[in-house]
Order: sequence, then structure tokens, then C-alpha cells
Amino acid sequence: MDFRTEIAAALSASAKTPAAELCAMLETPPNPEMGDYALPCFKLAKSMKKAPSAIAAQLKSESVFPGFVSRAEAAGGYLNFFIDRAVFVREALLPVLALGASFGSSNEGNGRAVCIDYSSINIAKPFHIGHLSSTVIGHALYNIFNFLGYKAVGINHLGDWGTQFGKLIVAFRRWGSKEEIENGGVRAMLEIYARFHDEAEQDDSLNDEARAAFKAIEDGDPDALALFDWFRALTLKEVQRVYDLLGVTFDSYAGESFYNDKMQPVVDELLEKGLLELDDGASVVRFPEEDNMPPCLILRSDGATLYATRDIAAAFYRKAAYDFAKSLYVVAYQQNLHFRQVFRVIELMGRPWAKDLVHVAFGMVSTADGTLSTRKGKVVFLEDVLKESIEKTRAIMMEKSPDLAGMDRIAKEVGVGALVFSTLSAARIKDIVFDWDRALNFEGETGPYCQYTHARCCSLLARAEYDPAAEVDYSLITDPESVEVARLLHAFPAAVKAACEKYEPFIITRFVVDLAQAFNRFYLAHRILGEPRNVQNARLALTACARRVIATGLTLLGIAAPEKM
RNA sequence: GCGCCUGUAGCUCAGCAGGAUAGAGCAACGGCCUUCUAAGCCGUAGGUCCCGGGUUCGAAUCCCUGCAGGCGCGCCA
Repeated sequence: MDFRTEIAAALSASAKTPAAELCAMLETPPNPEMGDYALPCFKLAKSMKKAPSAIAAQLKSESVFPGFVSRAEAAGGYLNFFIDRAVFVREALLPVLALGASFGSSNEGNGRAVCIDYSSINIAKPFHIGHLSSTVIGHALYNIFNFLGYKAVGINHLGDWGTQFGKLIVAFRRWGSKEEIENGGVRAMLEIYARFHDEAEQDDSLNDEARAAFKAIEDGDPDALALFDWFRALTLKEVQRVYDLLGVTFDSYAGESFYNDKMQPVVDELLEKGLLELDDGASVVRFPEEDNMPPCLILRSDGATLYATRDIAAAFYRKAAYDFAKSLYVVAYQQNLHFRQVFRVIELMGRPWAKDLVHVAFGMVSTADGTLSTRKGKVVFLEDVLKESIEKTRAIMMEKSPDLAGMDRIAKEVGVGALVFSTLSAARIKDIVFDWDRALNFEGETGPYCQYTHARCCSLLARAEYDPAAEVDYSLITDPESVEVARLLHAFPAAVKAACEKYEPFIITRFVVDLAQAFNRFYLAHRILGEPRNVQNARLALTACARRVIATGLTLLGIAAPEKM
């Protein structure tokens, strides 16, 4: 039952306005005491040639409202509607009880593919906190799109090409040892890479050597290629530990090197369509005046391809391979111009699906003592942060619940969840200054708080031996705290939809916090266990629904919902 | 210089297809565990919604001008 639609239909005749229009006008009053829905009558003043307050009174007296409207009240220029609380609570809880884990999901995607390019780490470089945003935003969107009936395709667009690999090979041949790299992983690679830069400042011939080494990779020289593959494999093995902790997966690891043989057709087509122009020896695509963008560089003056060339080729490949309905790029906003250019070039090439390419931009991550910089050694490894968070969680658990079974697993779920949750708690465009104390705060609007509330629900349901089949008397949970929980449950599907449409996982994060807060208020205000049978049953049903939706929300965000903690 | 983004409580952020007294959390202070998980709950205090114009019955929200900060602007990715 949709309350809004029915209220709007009831008003339509008296207001002489289409129901759909009235439905869009209906809003939620700022305070529940003012009603559940409100119609502001100001806009009707012109067409009805009356004062808003008079309109509200007239609509009230002339309309016949559905039975679930217990009261309609004109207040100022508003007409407020009060829904029968037992009906409202029942309508809110029934779908959750009936659908369980699929409550909030839908089939609107109809199986269409949505490519999501996220995380996209660089080979032989550290996986640091700067990569956390892309990784967890992308992963959450992956879950959300699947939940709404799409077929998400997770793509880790690896940074596995470029002259830096020539440098690394030279550095390794001069100063590296197989054993050190094997044991030290990316940190050891960074060390010899840094040494290369130091020594190359004195001896420029090293740079020539590096260029030659990279050329050797390109030409398929077996020795160079073997080293390159080795660096790649070692890095992937190392980052896999972090992905395992985060529970993040990918369907494709096709990175930059994958597109090496796929760029020529793009260049050919650009030439053929007369889009390519020579400028200072480089080949560029110029944009129409109204685009107000600098040209997009396609080929360097030495004929080498560039970042944009590769991304255009990648977009073509993904369209052909997956026939996506949308293709998302979860990449920091620094690359705003780059993606505007790439998308526009594809549009100029006559591909209507260019409109389905979306840059899901997010803010910069920095540390208080300066921006992240691999060179300056200020880099904070993601794995270190995750481990620290897990350790802190374990310490808290040792204090609060030392006998809990499965401590290791729970400490991992809570410690990791805290970081994921905090990364997903603000609009993605906001910059983040990484702060250990804030990242490891487990109180207030945090992941552990929501997980704790979930565990609290589980504990109640287990103690009461809750029977989902027991009949529920909804008239027993019409107190303000219960109704507030019900109101949020009712709003969950819309929150998921909004998160998907806006590519904003934080909408779900906030929703889960709100629900957890509402449940905790309910919990503190009302006893559940040991109440009369029918009261206990009704409150347990509410608890079961809250637990279910908190768990679903957390799962969508990529966060575990342990039953005990 | 040009373009994009951000500016709301001491701090971190919601609210911004205009609506009724601007909301949370953290930090501070004061309460609540001999009954359901205190990683919790309640209360107190804290705001020129960056400034100035405009549109509107009504602006934190829309438009314009400024200011401050971030990012970007050809052969890196």
C-alpha cells in the first residue's frame, strides 16, 4: 500500500489538480507530532484563488480520505495527515518479515550489465590509504547495483604499464636480489626504485638504460618480460591479502597492458573521421567551442599512446565485451577533466553510449602532515591501518567480552568494518584528512556502533527464542519509538534506490546509523523480554525487522554484521 | 588567468529537484548498569548556514557578484 498515492487521489477532486502532481507535492513534516504526511497549499493559492490556510481547510472538509488516515488537520498553509499507527507499522513490517534478506532489492536492472572500474592499483607501488576510497566506494556500488537487479562487473584497471617498469628492472639488475624482493614485496621494490631515482640524478645514463629496458618489455624480450611478470605477480599476491580482509573481489584485472594492442583501431578511426589534428607534433582531438575544454592528447610527438588513448580503447572494449547499460569510473576528482575529455571524444566518434559513461568522482585523501607521497615516505600502507584497527578491536573485546567464541573473526569484521564505514560516511566528493584517532573511533556514528546494535538485536532474538511465524498484534507497537523504527524500515528501499541513482553509498551508511539510533532508543525505552506474550512478540518482530535491515544495509556497504561482539 | 569542486556548531558531517522551530556524531559538562550487550541511552551548552545582492508567499537550498580553500589546465597516469 502506498499511503502517498492514495492520499493524493483522495485530494484530487477538491484541489482540482491531478493526483500525480499532488503526490509529488506531499512531504514529510519536520516533526512526527505534526503528522506523517503534509500537503503545503501555497502553490495551490494561485489556481484556487484562495489563501493557503483556507485551501487546507477546504480540502479537509471536501475530501473523503482512505480509512488509514486517522486524522487530517489544517495547520497554517499545510494540511497534515496522520496515518493510523497500527496500519502504518503493519505496512512497514510486513514486507521485511516476508522478504527477509531481499527486502529493499528490486529487479529494475533487469540483468543489464554495469561496469565498475574501481581500486585500480599500480603494480610495484604501495596499496595505501589513498586507495581505500575507490576500493570501498566501488565495492559498495557493485553490491548495490547487483541488489537492484543489475549484473555488476568489477574491474581492477591495473596500472601495469609505463617507463617506471624499465626503471625497476634496471634497479633490480643492479642492486636487487631475488630473495629480498620475494620476501620484502612492494616495500623492497620501492626501496630499489627510490635508489634508482637517487642515483639517476648523478648518472643520467641510467635513464637511458631504463628506457631501453622498458622497450625490451614492449618488444617481448623474454628476460625483461619475465621480470615484469614477476613484479606483477608479487604485487597482486600482496594486495590480495588486503582485498581478502576487505572482502573485495573483481571480475576482471584487465589493466593498462591489456589494452596495448587495442589502441591502434581507435587511432585509425579518429584519423578516418578527421578528428585528429597535429599540434606541435602531437596528435590531439579538439573540442567544439561550447565544450570549453582544452584538446585531448591522443599521441605524443614520438607517436606513443597516452592515458586518454588507453581509456578510450578500454571503454570500447568494455562496451563490446559486456554491452553495459552504464560504465562507472570510481576515480578521484583530480581526473575530472580527463574523463570529460575521454567521454566527449567517444561521443564525437559517434557512439551514443558515451552518455552511459560516468565518472564517479571522490575527494582527496591526505594526512595531516601533508598529502600522500610515495617519494617522501609519508605513505600509510592500507594493510597496516587495517591491522591496527583489528588489533584495537581485539583489545576492546578482551576487555568487554573476553570469553567470546570466534574472537579472531569478529575482531577482523569489526576492525575492518570501522574503516570501511568511516570511508563511506560522507558524500564521496568530500576530501578526507586521514586521522588515526578518528579512523579508530568506535563510538557514535561508526561501523562498530551499527554492528553493536545488530548484535544486540541478535542477542534479544536468541534469548527469546523468537518465532518468526508467531502472529503479531501491530497495535501493541504504536508508541513513538516503535513507530520511528517502522518509519525508517519503510524508507529503506527508497534509500537504496537513491544511493544507486546518485552513486552515493553514504546514503545507505547514514540510513543504517539512523536506524541503529532509532532502535537503540526503542530498546532503552521499552522492555522486550519478560513482557506479556503478545507485547513481547510484537516487539520481537520489530527487533527482527531492525536486525534484518541493519544487516542488509551493512552487507551492501561491504561490512560484516556479526551476531555477537 | 580560465574551468570544475567545496564552504552549515570548536572538530567531522547530514539537510540543498525551495517549505513549518537548521539536525547528528566527536570533543566538554551533568545524569543512567543488583532485569534484555554501557561499543549503549538521556540531558546541558554550542550556529551571522562564508559575505553581499536578486527571484519567491517562503531561501542553508535556486540565480548573480565577491571572498576563502582544494583540484585541474599537451606530450605522466
